[in-house]
Amino acid sequence: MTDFETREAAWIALNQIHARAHRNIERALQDAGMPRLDWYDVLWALECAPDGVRPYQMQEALLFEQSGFSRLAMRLEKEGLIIRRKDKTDGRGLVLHITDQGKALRGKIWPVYRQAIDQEMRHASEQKDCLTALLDLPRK
Amino acid sequence: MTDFETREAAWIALNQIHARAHRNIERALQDAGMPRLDWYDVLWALECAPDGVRPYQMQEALLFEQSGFSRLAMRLEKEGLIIRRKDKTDGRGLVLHITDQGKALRGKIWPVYRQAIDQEMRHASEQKDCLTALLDLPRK
DNA sequence: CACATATAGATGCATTTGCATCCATATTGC
DNA sequence: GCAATATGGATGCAAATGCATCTATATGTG
Repeated sequence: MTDFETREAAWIALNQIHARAHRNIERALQDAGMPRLDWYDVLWALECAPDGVRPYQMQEALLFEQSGFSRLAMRLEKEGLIIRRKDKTDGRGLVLHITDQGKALRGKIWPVYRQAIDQEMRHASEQKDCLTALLDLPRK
Repeated sequence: MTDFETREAAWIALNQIHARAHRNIERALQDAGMPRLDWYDVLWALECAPDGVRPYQMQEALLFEQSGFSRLAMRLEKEGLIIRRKDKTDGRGLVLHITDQGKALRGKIWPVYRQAIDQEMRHASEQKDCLTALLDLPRK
């Protein structure tokens, strides 16, 4: 097997594992009446950053599109889960902060999310053979 | 580190690696004027199945939503890349076949896709440490 | 300072998604 | 054979996405 074939197989496995885990985790959240994963990601990132986060930083970290994240932040604010303040030191920008309500919701989501992660990744490790070859490849 | 923490770390790594690779590969295709990955997946699956594929099977294999795939197939047919025939043995269903034009397009996409896979997965293997622990975990 | 360029974020519009429902044919149990 | 139910696929509608563009502020250069 060439190095490329190894990488190709890993890409296929990566897609399959991710797609199935992602779909099932989203379903678990939805079945429990919880919001989607992207909401959780934002809330958690903000809960970890007491001084708030600039949208453009969050976009890069979480790989959102700029316009998509802009509107996601507006939805989250409309739901009372975050606040968007003007940044005092940069008139162009904002700083996002989580609200108490946001923290409460994140805390309610976590047990469901945690359980789903555990179940899906337990299952995923059964597909490990598809990835091990990649991991054993020299990095350059 | 508990088993759960290992799985959680693996889930986070899986997301990051997948999201970045997926985004960059899609960009590479788009920059080359090629269609999106989901088109490629369908074309390739059909090219591998000379007798055609039933939509419901493709949905399951590629983890599409039923309605989403239904419309994707219609778009592909409108572009002349596939044909949707009525299944003779099941009046409810269809059988999808790739056209010559579809094969030609898939062949044109592949070199671009291949190059992008190679580059992204080469990079991805640098994040391997996040996943190895999961892979070493006993499966049950 | 004045001007050109870069950056943060919002927005209009077309396309795509997700969900619920709907239609048609298959299958099952009586 | 016939009603009840299940399955494959399409569709209407609301919501989300991607892209290009727009506005406002920052930064950099002469």
